[in-house]
Amino acid sequence: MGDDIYQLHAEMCKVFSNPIRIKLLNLLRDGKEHSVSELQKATGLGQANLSQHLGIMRHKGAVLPKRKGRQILYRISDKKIIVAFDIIRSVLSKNLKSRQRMLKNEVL
Amino acid sequence: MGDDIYQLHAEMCKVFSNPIRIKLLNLLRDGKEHSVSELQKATGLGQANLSQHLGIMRHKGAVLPKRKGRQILYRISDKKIIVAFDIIRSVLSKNLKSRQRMLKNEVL
DNA sequence: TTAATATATTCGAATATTCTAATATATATG
DNA sequence: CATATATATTAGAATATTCGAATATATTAA
Repeated sequence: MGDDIYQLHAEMCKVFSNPIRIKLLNLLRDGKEHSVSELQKATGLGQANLSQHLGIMRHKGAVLPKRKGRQILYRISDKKIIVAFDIIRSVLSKNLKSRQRMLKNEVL
Repeated sequence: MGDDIYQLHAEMCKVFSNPIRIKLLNLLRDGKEHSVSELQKATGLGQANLSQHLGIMRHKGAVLPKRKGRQILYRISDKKIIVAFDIIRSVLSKNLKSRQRMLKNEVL
């Protein structure tokens, strides 16, 4: 079957399925370029681990690298990524609120 | 740190990070109710496996179940989920196209 | 109540993801 | 060229996800 597109779609979404990468996208959401060392300071991650997460996002095409001297600057490849990011966040927060309401009602 | 929100956001996105669940969301995208057995026919999945994937989506609040006799009907909990779904798909397809162009240019 | 049907849950093996430590590469500086 | 700096890659252990088989639960029909 033509299930390749489901696989590809899922692979792209894996970029968003890890809290460190969510945090990185949040740092990159201004659309500007940020160096790896800057991101390292902001996240407190180990060098290798940060580089691996950036690599995952880069391989999936979610971020774009650009060399500047010995630094590599990263930016988000497409602003739509942030739009989707924010929509999921809003679904999440709506869910959390309705769960809190349910909890309250069960206790009463 | 207030990193809980990154964890929650990532957990919600995990719903989208598996090709079977992407396929299921695609079947549910009409917003209507679909029984488990209907989804089973449409996907060809084993009963347990399908139920597990529906359980993952249900626990995260991405789909809502409703009993009707001995069937359980599922529907998407929030239309925004499909909006985000489609945005990611469009980012993906843009990426694929630009990669194909790059491949072509390297060969020439 | 017993049997049949529809769905969910549990268990354990197979596979995938993540992390840390070590090593490699590319650029700049003396 | 030799050294320092910034980033990337590799290897392997720890953890998480996925699947199929078996079992459990809820509803309906006989």
